[in-house]
Amino acid sequence: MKTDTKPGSQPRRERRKESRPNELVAAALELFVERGYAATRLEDVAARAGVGKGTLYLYFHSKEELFKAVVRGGILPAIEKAETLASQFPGSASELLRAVVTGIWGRVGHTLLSGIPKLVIAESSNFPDLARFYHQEVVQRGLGLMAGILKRGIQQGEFRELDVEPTARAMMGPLLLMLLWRHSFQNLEKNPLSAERYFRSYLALVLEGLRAPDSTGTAR
Amino acid sequence: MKTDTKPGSQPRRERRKESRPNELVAAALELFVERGYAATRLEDVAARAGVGKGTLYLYFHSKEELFKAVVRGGILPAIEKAETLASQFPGSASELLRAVVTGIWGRVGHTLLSGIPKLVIAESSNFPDLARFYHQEVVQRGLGLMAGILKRGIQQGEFRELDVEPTARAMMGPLLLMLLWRHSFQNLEKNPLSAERYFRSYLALVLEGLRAPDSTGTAR
Amino acid sequence: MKTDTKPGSQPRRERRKESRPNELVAAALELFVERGYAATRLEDVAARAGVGKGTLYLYFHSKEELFKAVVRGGILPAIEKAETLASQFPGSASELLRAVVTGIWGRVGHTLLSGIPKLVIAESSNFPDLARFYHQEVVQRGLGLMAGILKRGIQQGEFRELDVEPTARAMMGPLLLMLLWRHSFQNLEKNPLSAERYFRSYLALVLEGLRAPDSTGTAR
Amino acid sequence: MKTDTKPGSQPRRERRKESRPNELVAAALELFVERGYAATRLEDVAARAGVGKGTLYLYFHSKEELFKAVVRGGILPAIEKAETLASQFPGSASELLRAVVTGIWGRVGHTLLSGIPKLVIAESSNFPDLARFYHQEVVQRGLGLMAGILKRGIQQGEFRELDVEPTARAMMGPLLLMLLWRHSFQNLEKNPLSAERYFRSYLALVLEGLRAPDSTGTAR
DNA sequence: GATGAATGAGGCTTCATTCAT
DNA sequence: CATGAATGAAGCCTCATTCAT
Repeated sequence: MKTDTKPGSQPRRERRKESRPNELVAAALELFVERGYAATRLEDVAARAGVGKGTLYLYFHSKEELFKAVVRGGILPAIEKAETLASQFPGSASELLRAVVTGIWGRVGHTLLSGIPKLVIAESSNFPDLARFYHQEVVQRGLGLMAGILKRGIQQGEFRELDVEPTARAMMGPLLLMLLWRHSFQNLEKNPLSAERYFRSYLALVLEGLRAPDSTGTAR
Repeated sequence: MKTDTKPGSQPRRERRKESRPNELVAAALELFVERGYAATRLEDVAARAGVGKGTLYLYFHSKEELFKAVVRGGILPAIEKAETLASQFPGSASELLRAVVTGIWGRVGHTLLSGIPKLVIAESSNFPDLARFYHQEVVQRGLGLMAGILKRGIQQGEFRELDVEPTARAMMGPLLLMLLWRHSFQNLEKNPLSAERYFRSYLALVLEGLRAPDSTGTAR
Repeated sequence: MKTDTKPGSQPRRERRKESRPNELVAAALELFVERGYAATRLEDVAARAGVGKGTLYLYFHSKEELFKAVVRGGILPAIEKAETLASQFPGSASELLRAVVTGIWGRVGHTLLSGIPKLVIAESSNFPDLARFYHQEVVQRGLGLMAGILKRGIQQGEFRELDVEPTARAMMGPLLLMLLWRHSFQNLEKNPLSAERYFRSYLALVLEGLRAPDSTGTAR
Repeated sequence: MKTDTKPGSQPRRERRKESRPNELVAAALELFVERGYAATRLEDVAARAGVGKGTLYLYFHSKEELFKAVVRGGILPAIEKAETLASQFPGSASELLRAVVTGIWGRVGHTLLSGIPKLVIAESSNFPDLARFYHQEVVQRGLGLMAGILKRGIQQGEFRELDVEPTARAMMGPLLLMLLWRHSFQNLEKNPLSAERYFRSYLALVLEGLRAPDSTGTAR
């Protein structure tokens, strides 16, 4: 349907082993996110990447491996970026939280990578090792990042004393919801809620909810 | 293989016919939630329900229809219950929120119904009409319910002025997260976070975040 | 090409689980012998048995399993028959040898079973466990049978003293050759050598070659 | 990956081009004999010969052609040698037979060429022209050779009167069996029968079986 | 010449669906 | 009503063959 890359740009057998895997993973990401693992036909992936069916197998031994490459490859950089940002951030915990949320959204929200959580959630019991990987490398690290922000805020008297772990997880909820929403209900709404407005309310709610009793409100 | 029905014994169990569809839907729910739509074999559903493969087709014309029945049938009652609860609730908005959250969790959290959101999220683009149904009948109503609570709280001076729609949605995030978590990562953790602790933190965070500046804190 | 069994004999869904496997194995034997393992398409096997492609998988989990069933099922009865015959045979060793050779040929030579050795020889290294099975259950027992005849003949002073094991094996050679010949070169000859004439010469050669120096010739 | 040819070193090994086809045929022989025609991948053949996959096609237009080259090329020299030997042999027919058997075994038995009969037997109906070629050029000539020995022995009063054609064929059986055995069951036996012992028994059996009644036994 | 990336026909296998019993 | 044997469309994967470099 959207078959090949504009013909005429490259002479078809130009860019060899270099970029091929990336192109294939990108095409696969599109389709996996749209249709799910099982409903995605490898032939379509190949077609969308502008190659033949067999070419896929030069780079990935099976559909499962391709799927794992899609999941594994996508999210880690964003997490790492956020961790770096957090570790070097100069401002207050509130400002850091705001920066992280906006940063993640800017980096992931508009790309197809935002669909990966949906994939992992859907296929976690069919690919247990993938679930384990994702849990460790993305979920846990993401929660750790959030918990770090909370601890920092508490230490600095900016946030109230609170139960860090479950609070961090709860704070992740709305972010995940945003990602999932895009891929499941976005197009069903006539007046979609803008991300900006959503995050503003989210931050207001959360920062107000976290604020230490005597601290001057930064929220809103 | 898994049930009884040795033909020739007694005509016991003739009350079955009534509940057959329900038993099938229940069996299907289990498997759909565990494996996803595509990876679930109808033969397994039938076996788990203790009937033959063909019997399924006496009640559902296709796999798709069975799937829709699973999704459609499961959640509505819980929503309706919550709506009734909310409309008749005597106490404060905060107390109502707490009651609704705990109520929903008690009604859905421990059953397989908690897996339905995962199904809908995963298959929304493969079954657009199902997504539309779910969006209207569950998501929108759930959000409406939440928005109603917020409005009530604001009107009563209990909650601060806030942007209702996005706040309602954000408040749904952690609840959804809880449901999805159970089915994707629960068994990967050595010390799972208890639901109780999680909801306590959630309510603390949110109620504090919602509280009108001059109102006396109900949170915690 | 030779698709279905004369339609009209049975109402197509009559003879259930009973005979199906046998029919399938029979059809598979035909094609495996003719084309070899790899060149045989399961679809053709199914067609020749007059069933659909998927039906095969109700009885055999894979092509390999079907192949093994073909090999395993075919020959054993003939061996057992021959062993029984030998153990109860009243006459001289020479007469027994003649009886066994003619008996085996009559039982196997005219059926497709004669093609099984060709299959085993060709695929022995691709299916090592099958080769092992065949070696033990057919080859060794066949050689043992032959060796038994030789020992009996020696004991009775009918055959000369000789090295039993290699002689038994050598005596098998012409019999195997006959089987293989049928399936490889038979149709290439204008005046095919009749089996009868072949075996007459074989027996003459061998019985004469075995005869004890002082014994009166039974050969010819 | 398996060879040398670091480009840029020296122009050594330029003598290759001559022998390339031979090396390819040799590599193909190994694999065809071990796995059979269909299960042999051309890529493996190329790798074993130390060349790229495409190089094969510079010398052989197709897998089939390579296969035919393997079969055609291998056996003829041995047959010719044997024919020459026979035509010039000075001694008795018995001695000639002994010489031919030992000679063939020495020339073929220890090389991979011994696997060619297995290939031809397995693929004869998939490659009818190859079967025809082999039948004419190897089988018939081999039988002719054997028949010639028999006739010579009969004429000289060394062998008894007998039906030459079927006897010649029968005498080939044990020789073929030896070849096939090596490639199918050899490695399954704990105490393999030595070729020497086998041929000794074979010759004893056959020479005794052929001997003219009044002739003094040469066998054993 | 030599290479190996690319291709797509072809075959094995699964499973939703049908239907005779 | 209930069953499960039968079916064949569909998808994953292999590998002989091609061809640009």
